[in-house]
Amino acid sequence: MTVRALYHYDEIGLLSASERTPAGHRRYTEHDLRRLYRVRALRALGLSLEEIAGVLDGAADDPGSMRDLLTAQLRRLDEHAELIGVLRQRIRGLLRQTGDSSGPDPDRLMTTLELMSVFETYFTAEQRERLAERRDALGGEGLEAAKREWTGLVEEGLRLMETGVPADDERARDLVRRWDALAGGFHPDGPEGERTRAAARRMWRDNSAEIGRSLPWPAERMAGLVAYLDQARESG
Amino acid sequence: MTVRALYHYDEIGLLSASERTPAGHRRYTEHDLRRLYRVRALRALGLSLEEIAGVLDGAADDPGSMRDLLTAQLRRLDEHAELIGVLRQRIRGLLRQTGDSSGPDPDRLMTTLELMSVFETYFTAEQRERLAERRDALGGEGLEAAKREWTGLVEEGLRLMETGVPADDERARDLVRRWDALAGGFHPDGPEGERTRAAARRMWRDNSAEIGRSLPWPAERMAGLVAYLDQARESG
DNA sequence: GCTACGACCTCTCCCAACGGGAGGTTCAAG
DNA sequence: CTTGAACCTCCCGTTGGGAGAGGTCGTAGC
Repeated sequence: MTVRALYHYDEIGLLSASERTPAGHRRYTEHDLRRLYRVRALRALGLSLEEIAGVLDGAADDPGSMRDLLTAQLRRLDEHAELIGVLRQRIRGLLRQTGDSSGPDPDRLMTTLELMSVFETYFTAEQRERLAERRDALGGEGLEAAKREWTGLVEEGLRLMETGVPADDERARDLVRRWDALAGGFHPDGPEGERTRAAARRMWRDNSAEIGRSLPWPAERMAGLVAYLDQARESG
Repeated sequence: MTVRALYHYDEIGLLSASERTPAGHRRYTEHDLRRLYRVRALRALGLSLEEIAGVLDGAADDPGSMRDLLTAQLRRLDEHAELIGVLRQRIRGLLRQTGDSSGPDPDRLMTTLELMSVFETYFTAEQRERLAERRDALGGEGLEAAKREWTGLVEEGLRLMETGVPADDERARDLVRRWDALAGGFHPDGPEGERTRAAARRMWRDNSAEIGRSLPWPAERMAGLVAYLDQARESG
């Protein structure tokens, strides 16, 4: 304990010395000391000074308030621990992405960071959770297969678009169908799935440059492809 | 994101709009936006704005700084998680103490809180850890047995003291030996054990009233007993 | 009795990351 | 032209104290 903390407790009315010497020096009585012990113990449990004041001053009125406060604190700590777990997972994922063998690749890391933020802008927390569930359900090799299939679709789409095939051509519309079917594996079922699909399309439309940066094709070509596919989808 | 956060980032120089309209309104360019995405993503990992500014502005100089920062953050999160685990254990222990069947017993809880603080005043963190290890090693029934034995010693000591047996009497000195032997089971071996023993004696001497409150005997009798045993120990 | 030095007092500013509001300007739509 | 929303700057508030200025008190040694 520092003397400054005692002054602070005095200021906020949590604990004041009940006596003063004529010169104004604080005299902490036995009673004050016992209160200080309780304050310190409760602080050591992570409670705020306000909560401590509440439970120490109101404990006489409500003998159960202490238990309530402690159970509430336990819940808070649980939530906090869960949050920390999530953050740890995220950071480990990021470190894995660059750490293995590819050497230090800060660009890739930066791009991933940007995408994280974009992702969080367009999907709600629950939607992101559902998407993560589906992705995990696909498994590692399923994910790889989907990636390869999607790469093929992108190449095919770029060929169609850049050879002048109009967006309402049957070939383009068929490509969109296969594209959406592949994407469907990542979205949940039912109306919620439709909402995440719509959010994903908005994200692509608004940020194809951002997203394209993380892909092997130039951003402008991807942006063009997205617009082309949107046209094809609407024409169907 | 609130606009207020953007103003804040501008104030601290983390992210300012690179253009302004003639009227003074901020215009965030594409480039600014990308920086904002990175800031938000890093914030979502629990990094401080200062750290983010450092890594974003210095990343060109040192491509590994990002990895270093993330691993450091991972370590911090680990420590934090461990701390939360400790706090949870403590709170669960406190709730167990009053929750089982004895009904709401806020007095007992308060006394325990005071003792926690006293305990932390006299023992260092490492010492408390060693003591907890020894206590756990004793096991539940071992602890109960020690408690019963110690209750007997207290009763015997109170009898001796209150029937006027002088502290340098052999019976008192023998009691002290058994008392210290019993306490020895809780202290570590070697010189460190001697230090915790000394700390425990100081704690008893200074706070017998506090500690006595948690025991079935009146605090004054316990205080007297402690003084009596100290005399007997010194006379040996 | 004097003096030195430590301990104490009040008062003020500082930290992180914004939130909220006052009071004034600007923008875009009707 | 008006109106309402959005934007601007400036300032105070939050938590739990830390740091320091500038002054007073108390006690120990000489």
